[in-house]
Amino acid sequence: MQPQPPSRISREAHWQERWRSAKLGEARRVPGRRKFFLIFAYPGTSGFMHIGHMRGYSLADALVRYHRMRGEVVFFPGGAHASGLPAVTFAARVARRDPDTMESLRSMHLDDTAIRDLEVPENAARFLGEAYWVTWERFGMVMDRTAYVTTIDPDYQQFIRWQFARLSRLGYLKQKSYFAPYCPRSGPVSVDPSETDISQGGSAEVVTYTLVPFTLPDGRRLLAATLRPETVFGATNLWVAPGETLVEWKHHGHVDLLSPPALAKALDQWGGTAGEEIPASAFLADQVTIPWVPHPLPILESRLVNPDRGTGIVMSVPAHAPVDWVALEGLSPTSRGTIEPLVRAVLEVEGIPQGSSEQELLKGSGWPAQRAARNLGITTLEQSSQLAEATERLYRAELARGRMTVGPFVGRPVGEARELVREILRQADEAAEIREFSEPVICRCGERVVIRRIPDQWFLAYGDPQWKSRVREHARTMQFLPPEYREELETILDWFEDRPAVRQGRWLGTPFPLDPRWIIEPIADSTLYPAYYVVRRFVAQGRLKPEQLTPSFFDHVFLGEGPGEPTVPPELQSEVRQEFLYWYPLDVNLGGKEHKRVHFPPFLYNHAALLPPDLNPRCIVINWWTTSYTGEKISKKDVKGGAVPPVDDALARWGADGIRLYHAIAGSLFQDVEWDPSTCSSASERVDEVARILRGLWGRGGDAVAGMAPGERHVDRWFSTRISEVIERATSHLESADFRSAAQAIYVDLVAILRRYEARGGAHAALLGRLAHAWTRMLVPFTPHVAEELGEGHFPSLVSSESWPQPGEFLRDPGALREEETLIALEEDIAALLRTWKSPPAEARLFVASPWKRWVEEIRSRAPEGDRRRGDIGGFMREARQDPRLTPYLDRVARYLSQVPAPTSPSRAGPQDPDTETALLHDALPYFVHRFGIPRWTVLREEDGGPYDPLGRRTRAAPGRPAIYLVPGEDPASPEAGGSSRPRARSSP
RNA sequence: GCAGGGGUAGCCUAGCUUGGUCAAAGGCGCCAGAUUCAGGGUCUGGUCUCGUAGGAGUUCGUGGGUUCAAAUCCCUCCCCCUGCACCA
Repeated sequence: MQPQPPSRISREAHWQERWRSAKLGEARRVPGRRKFFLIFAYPGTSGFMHIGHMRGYSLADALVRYHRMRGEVVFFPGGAHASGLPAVTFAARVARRDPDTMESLRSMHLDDTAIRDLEVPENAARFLGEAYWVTWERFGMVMDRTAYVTTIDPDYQQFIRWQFARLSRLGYLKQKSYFAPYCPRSGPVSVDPSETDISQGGSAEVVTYTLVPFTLPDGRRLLAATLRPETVFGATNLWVAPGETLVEWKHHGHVDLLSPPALAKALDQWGGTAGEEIPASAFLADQVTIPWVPHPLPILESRLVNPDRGTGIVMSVPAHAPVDWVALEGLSPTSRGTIEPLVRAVLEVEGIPQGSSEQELLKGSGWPAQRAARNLGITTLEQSSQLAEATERLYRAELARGRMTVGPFVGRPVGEARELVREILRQADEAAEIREFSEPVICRCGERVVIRRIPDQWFLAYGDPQWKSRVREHARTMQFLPPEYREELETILDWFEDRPAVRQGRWLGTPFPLDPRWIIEPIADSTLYPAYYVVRRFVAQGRLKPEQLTPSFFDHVFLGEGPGEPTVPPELQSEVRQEFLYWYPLDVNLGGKEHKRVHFPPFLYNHAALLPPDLNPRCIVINWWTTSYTGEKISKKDVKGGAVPPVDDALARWGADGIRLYHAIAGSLFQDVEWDPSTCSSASERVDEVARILRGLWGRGGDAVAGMAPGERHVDRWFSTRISEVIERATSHLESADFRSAAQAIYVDLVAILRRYEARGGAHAALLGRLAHAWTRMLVPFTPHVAEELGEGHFPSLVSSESWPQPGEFLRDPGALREEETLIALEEDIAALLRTWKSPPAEARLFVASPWKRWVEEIRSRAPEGDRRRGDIGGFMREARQDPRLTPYLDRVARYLSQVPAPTSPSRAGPQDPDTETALLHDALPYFVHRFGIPRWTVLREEDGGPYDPLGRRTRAAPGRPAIYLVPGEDPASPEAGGSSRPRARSSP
């Protein structure tokens, strides 16, 4: 095999260049024409792309290409989301010459100076954005380069300033306190798995403890920290660590006691001052009280208490906390004797399913915690992992199925009671909670990161009921793919709350217009941006300067408010306005499933808040991921580890077309697909195969455009009908973003149909030519390069700008379809028979059913579906007796009805009369000879075939389903001629 | 826990909204045949079990139910994946 002279990559690059020079991607407003405006959620600038990313992108391109061919005017812009930490992280990797990053950069032929540039986050972001664009183009995407923007471009930031000023004016920004990670030395930090700011603890979570105050006789309070404040009603005592020191925390008019590490947290989060340090043992003789518990509580020591966790003071609820129960059992008999009578359960769990793990956990008698500990075999505090498990499982069961049995919230579910208790505590004292990390978090500078309260944090008021209901109202008018997202969005909105809009620290983004010390948070600056793509084109053309994009400019352009910006010529300003009104509303926003909760809701909120309802988006399409075999989203690791090839290798091996088709065909868009190189290979081969077939079709005088003349063979009419159906199906699947089915129709079904047509001896040149013409065009959405290659010379210009085929371009004949179906069914029957034959038969005889059987089927087809299938023989016989035509056959009718089931649907009934059926079979005989290797075929009428049918098979004949008699090879027992009636039969050659 | 999705033949995946044409599409793998010196590629057929007559039996996570009829509708349980927030 010689390598193809120009490589796949260079052939594809050729067409990419042609599309560029033809400005195919450039949005051009055509008043009066329908438009299609699609964006995908632009990627964050975190690193290089791999083929997994291309799934959503290339399918977006397929959708856009389809709409372009439908004659719609298309706007398909793209950009890069440079805000936030990713570019900072990338730049940091460059700065420390991270080997993987360096390898990628070197493979792009960057010299040292260029690499040094990338140590600046802004440069890194722009560089990566450009790299994304190049990748998109290499995958055959045709987008509007003149609208390309990154979120750190000055003009984009002008737009964001306007957006936030406007939100503020509308009252959708508000200030309240917020708890954020903070390094005492370096300032605000971000705790996330990429560990950009921190050196340890990226996966730490924030744990919120409720502080339950227990009052000492002198009025000071011991603050117990708990995750389950609703169990306070069952508290029996407090625990402190042996030898622990407590320290006074003076705040809000209280003097409270907690451990020194807890004091630090308390001061960070709530302020106040530190007081005296006192050994915890000093309180062991005291008792504390709390209104919710009807008796005073003693203070005891236990090793279970860790002074670093919570407040270093624990409220003991032996009935519901396995740890407390075990600690109680380990007490001295005296202490135990005072505590045990105080133990009580405060909730009960109901409706435990049979055989569940909950039932297993709680079987037996005693307090719930006692049972959990016993069932897991726990006797001492040393069994810490079992204790943790018991605790987790019990807590989960009680939260899920528990109801309060004690206290003011009797009958309430545990979760509700918990919130109510918290709320009461908050009412009494603002500082009713304390937050800490689930594991230590260490800043890059080495300092331990704490949680600090920011009293004046700006929020986007997504919890605002009116705003939320506007979003809901609009969402009802939208289309969602998959449709389930509509319902999911409802529940997401239920808990969607105010969200921090800005933050401080070293990240990229737009300074907050109301207070430039803050930077707008990355999710917040990427919500209304499709609107900005429209304006960006004017900036890119040099017709608008960033500094002209003032709030009054945007007020005018987006909202038609006010005279606009004085430094912009009024004609230009109104042109921008018209352009905006032409493209808006957005038709499709396509994004990965990770955006369901993060991007799409704010996207809808901001549109709802800032634009009139008729300019709100119309459709959201969500694509799932390509995962690696581990089930994870493909990551750099997979590329590095060889599980997924780098983009260059992939393009060389499979071609952009092959990979695009793979993405379409490997699985539904709405499901994760495991990356599988062999499936990708087969997709790529499928592209080659279709190309080979189409070259052949074009070569056979494919440009002939003659219509179908009447009187063609029925296979021709069948073929034409099937092509028409494929076009129809592909079209409707593309409309509903069912790319898999569309691709299957175009690349699989059509091939199979053509194969059958050719096997059946079909060779209608004009029809094949028209197929070539239509099929080539249908290749554009998924495999645009090969479409162009095949269409070159056959279309006036680019195939990409041709129109999408119409089903009406191909004559349809349902009768021909039905007839061919009967042949296919017959083939299946014969194949089933042959499976049991050891040596091939010498001859096959086919018996076409007698006319009266067609009349019987008429009766059956009138019956309701259920009766027809079940075979209401008595009823059918009654009707048959009414039909004079059937009178001579009544005895055989009964046998037929019981022996031969009705066709499963009327459309399967086959040709309407025996002559047509006979002709049909004759037409297929050459094909059958070839297909089955049986040399001799005979078609007979049921009523004529007696002597030819020693086994009496012919009574099984039904309309559209000839009876079959196979003549054994060795024994030519067939009576050659000589029957009483001369059969109207003919042998095949 | 809450929310969403899912469990289909050796594997990956369609079908499930609108029950019957479903022993269940397509792909991969495997088997046989054709082409070929051979391999690869391509093409054809096969690939749950039994069966020399188009048939029968048993299948679509588990167990029930509805129905003349269930992969498809209802209920139960088991298991898996994802998200739960400032992280793009």
